[in-house]
Amino acid sequence: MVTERGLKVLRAIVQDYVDTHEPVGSKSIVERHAFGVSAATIRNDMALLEDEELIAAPHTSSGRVPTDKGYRVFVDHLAELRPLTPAQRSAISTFLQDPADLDDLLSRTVRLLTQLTGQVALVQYPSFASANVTHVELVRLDDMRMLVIIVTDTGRVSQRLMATPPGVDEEDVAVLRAQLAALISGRSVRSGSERVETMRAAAPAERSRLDDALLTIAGVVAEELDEFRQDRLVMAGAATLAKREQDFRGSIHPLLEAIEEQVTLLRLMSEMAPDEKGLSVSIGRENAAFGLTEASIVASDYEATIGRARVGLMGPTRMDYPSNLATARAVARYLTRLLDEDENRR
Amino acid sequence: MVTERGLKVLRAIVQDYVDTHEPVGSKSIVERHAFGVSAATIRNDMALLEDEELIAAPHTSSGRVPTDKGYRVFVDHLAELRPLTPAQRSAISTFLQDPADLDDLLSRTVRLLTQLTGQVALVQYPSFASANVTHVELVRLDDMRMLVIIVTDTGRVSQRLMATPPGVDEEDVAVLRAQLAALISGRSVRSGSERVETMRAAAPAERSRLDDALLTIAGVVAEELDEFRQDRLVMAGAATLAKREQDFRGSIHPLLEAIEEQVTLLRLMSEMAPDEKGLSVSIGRENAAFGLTEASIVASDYEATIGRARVGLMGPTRMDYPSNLATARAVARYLTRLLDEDENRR
DNA sequence: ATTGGCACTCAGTACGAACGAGTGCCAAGC
DNA sequence: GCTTGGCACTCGTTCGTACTGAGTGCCAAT
Repeated sequence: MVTERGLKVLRAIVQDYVDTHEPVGSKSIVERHAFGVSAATIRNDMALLEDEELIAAPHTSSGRVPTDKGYRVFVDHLAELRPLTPAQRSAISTFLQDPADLDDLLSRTVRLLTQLTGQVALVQYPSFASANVTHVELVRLDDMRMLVIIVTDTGRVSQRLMATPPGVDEEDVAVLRAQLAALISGRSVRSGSERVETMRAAAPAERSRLDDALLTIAGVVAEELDEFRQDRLVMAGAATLAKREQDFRGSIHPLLEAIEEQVTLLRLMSEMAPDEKGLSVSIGRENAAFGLTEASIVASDYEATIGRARVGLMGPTRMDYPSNLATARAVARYLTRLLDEDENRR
Repeated sequence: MVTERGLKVLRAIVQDYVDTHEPVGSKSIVERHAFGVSAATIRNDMALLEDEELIAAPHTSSGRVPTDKGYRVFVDHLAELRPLTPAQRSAISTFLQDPADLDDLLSRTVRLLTQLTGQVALVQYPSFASANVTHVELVRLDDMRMLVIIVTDTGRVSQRLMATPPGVDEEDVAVLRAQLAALISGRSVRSGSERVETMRAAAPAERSRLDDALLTIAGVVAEELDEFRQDRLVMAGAATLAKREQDFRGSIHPLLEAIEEQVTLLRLMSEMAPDEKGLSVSIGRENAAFGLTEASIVASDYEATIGRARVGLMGPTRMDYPSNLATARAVARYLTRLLDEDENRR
């Protein structure tokens, strides 16, 4: 059974280890923290913590290092968010001032985060699933190629190049455009996608040339709408990893892989379970399913009118959770506020 | 004065060093290469090469390592491209089969290159400056925001969100759209951009409300057209660097920085001077102006109908130039052919 | 010009001793 | 019954020394 003081010892160990990057011993704990007991007592507590697998010794008779489980207990029960300095707060508001659009805002956010924390920063786009399609445009480039453009009320535009269905001329395009508009204009991305599928399923076996073209185009539109529903991620700070390769048992390769893969990190970010304050933390081996065992990710939810998403920080298991969490949360809150204001201004 | 044989010795040193990653000595040279002379003779040649600063000794009595200057002589005079294996050739054609569009093609190319060579791959987009504007579209999202969309005959689409000029309604938009189309439709990106500037310069001081709106929008259009003229870069393979950090004097940080910065690499790629075969190589300290001193870049030009651009590979100074150059060239040629066919098919 | 011989240099390795941070345990103390 | 000082023990780290071997530079002979 770990005592009250035992947990305080765990906290001290985590803090000191993150600080010094060296295994921490009983003596250095009594020196750096005012426990009011002797080193021998701390040693007894540490023996218990070791029984519970909250800390471990790299080798017989050296200091102790928190285990993943130890970090978990630390973030869940022992850590308090470290308040941001005024300088940091003002950096946030300065840096995120007057964004041109969502892309601009999020790309600034990710750079801000990596700059504030020195970690790899991850910013998830809000899902566009509930955005509404305001325009669908069909542009015939030449005999071979045409372009489908979809615009949502959130200002996101996407285009897709496709082969012009045989024999479709400018007049046909106008007709097709109108049909498409009738089908999905004003609908949400989600329901638009469903309507397209329904229409395609209900298509008669006997079809006119134009119907055929419409079906082909609708297929492309459906794919594109589905793409809207997919999440996206922006990242920054990969270069900071190079300075701290020894933090990752010598190889930052898995991290760089994950960063290049994007999809993995996106899934990881999406699947983290937030606490009641919208914060989530995934530590070390908890990420093993995603190919990461030496890295932790902290994330904080933010809310945009079109949906919620996350900002996150990825770093070594031995990261400064209190301040990284605090920074992620502060930035996420600021984002929420900005996006909200933006909504009200319209 | 370096003799004929001296140069062959240099070649042997470069090859062996790239191979073994260890300083190469006179004895190992006579073992691995059929020079028909004794180690002492090679030593004399090596002394001359050292006088010319083509090779250097890491410490007093150890083997020699090529200097940047040595590599330069090697690639300029001593290296022959290493022909690709049939497997590599077939990998290229399989991997680049039936691309959906330019984005798809280039993103596959960059992955192919990194996979073939194990280096960081860089692919430059062809410049869109001479592409022609086929459509310009104006979409009013709501009272606050409107969207400008520009499409070129190369299939590139770009959009830009802007504030709706005060008091502009749907009908106005139709008028403005027609005016814009008259201004730049059918023009090349370059000349379109110029016409917009001329029009803005010639605007009368006394303007109608609609003229005013047109000017504002034209400003955005000009910016966007200028963006078309900017080069872009796609990259892959950053993760491979982690495996070879010792190749870069211990720190891959500058490389990761450059990769994240994009602009630096873009400038570097653009400024390299190609030889008559369209190949260019920049070695070690030759890249110092771009913050890289331990890395080399090899590149090969490719031609798209809309312009020429480059594919490149970035790796340690001690890279396998003959095979990297050969791979870059093969891929560039294949790319040129694909883009050419594509053009003819239209 | 080439070669064999030879002294010399110097990184790398192996070995052992001394060091010291830290533990685990125990008997005494509050 | 927790806490504490004491103490033996462990084990990684550091340091000095000696040895090894790859490789050079130079010279006299061919």
